[in-house]
Amino acid sequence: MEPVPATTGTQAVGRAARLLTEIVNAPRGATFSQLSHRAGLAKSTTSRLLLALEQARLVRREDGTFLAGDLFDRYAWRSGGHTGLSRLAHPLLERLGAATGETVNLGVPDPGGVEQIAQVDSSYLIGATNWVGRIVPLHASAMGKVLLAFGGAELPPGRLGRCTARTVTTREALARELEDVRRRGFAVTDEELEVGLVAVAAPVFANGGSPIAALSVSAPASRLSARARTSATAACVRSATELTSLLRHGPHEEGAA
Amino acid sequence: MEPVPATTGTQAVGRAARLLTEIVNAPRGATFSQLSHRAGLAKSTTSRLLLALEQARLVRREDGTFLAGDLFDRYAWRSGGHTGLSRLAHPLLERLGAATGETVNLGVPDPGGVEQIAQVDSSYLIGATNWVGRIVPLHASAMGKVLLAFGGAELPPGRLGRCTARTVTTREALARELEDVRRRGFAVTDEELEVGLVAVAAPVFANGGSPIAALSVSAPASRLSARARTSATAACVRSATELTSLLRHGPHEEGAA
DNA sequence: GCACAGGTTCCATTTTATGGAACTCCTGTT
DNA sequence: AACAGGAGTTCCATAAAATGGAACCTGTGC
Repeated sequence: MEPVPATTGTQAVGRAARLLTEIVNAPRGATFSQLSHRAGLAKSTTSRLLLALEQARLVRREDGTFLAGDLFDRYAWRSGGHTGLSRLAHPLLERLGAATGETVNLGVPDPGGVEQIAQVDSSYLIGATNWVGRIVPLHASAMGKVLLAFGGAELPPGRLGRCTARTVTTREALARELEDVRRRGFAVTDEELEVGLVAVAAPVFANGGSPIAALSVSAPASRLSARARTSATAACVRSATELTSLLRHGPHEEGAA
Repeated sequence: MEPVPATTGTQAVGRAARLLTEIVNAPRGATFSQLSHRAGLAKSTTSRLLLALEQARLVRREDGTFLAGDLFDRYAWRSGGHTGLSRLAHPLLERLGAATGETVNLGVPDPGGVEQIAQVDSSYLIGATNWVGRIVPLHASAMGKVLLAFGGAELPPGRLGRCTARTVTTREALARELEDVRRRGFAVTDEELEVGLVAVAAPVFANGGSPIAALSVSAPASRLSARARTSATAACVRSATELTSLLRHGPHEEGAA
């Protein structure tokens, strides 16, 4: 069936790739038995390979059917959707900006940090400059923490650079904080990235378990009272949730007419 | 480093997945040495695994750097981009429709056939009904042939169903025709799907070597003189090329201001 | 309560992946 | 022009990882 008997020494990988392809190409996923049968593999082998793919997040299992995993979603919303994502999110960011009056950013994971892909400026004179295109460190930004906490990014090995006196620079302290982030559903940085800058961020999911982007509201520390921070946080989380459901179910316009 | 030593019996798959993840997550690709180093694998192993991934089209090699393969693009433009793709393509389809006066369709591969995801209707009273959502057979449609020819779809095993007297129903004849399609860059169906219906189609590429979609112009045979068919074909190919470059380089609007 | 389909785990077997070294192909250097 | 060096591929004996059959779960329908 395969004209090329594949390079020798990679049988398992070839088989796994076959399964993966089958899964991704099936618009609504594939079941264990279909896969096992189509690939002509023993149940045990299929099971093992799928498990491996699942652990690698290349595949996601949703009550019995296998679907493309996080990695695909991330790629989708980064490449094809880069523009797509920011475009889709734009009205939402605007609304969040209007509601809080502060700077709103949307960022996606990038090895090295969080890349800012969209921004709505603060309505005050004092606010953030344009950050679109910039890459901010994972451990010192609210966005980065949120992505780390929910598995949307991985901390590269090496020292955690100090940005300000408050930057978290030990992996232990960071791990503890990420635990909190997971529990609360959002992250905060309080003058950890830049003196005088505070920010909150919440995760945006596409389909799978790990976020493809983060949404943040940032402001000068001087302007954010505890009260204002609370409301900005709530608004940010709400908007992120909205964006998530927008990505999941699509914009509710243009029917198939 | 890995808390879970992975399920036993899948070392190679795990390693390959690691490489793949590394590649996909790097926005501008990764080099052999980076990969080999980051994954901590011997050169030989890295080489073999990457070759396997490449053959599986999970990865694409472009002068020295490895990028996400076709499978990712297809997923991207199907899921996130489903709407994105048709939206992006819309003005182009309109233009093609206006230029030819005939029905224009955009379709993506689906196991089982080509799914129609967008349509611009003919300006004549006699024309195609709405096909959006329909799935047409690969071997009997111009779109299907184009996808098959360039590797954007794979013919499922089994008999090739006959739709009309002219349907190509042997794999040999089809293979010969696909050879032509590859050479010319477009495909034609002449009353092979439905009596009285002729269509031409051209491939749309995202990044890699195989198409993610096909663009077609179809019309009643009675209306398409040889001359009209030629010009419709040229227009279709031109539009498909345009769409390809749109996908590659993005819409040239909204700079990073 | 039983039988069965759909999956997972176990384990002895052997096929398949492994990595060091040798080799090839380029590119830049003196 | 010859050469050093980096980047990647191929070879091969070895060792280890993948394999599949059977046993074993687990939830469902009858």
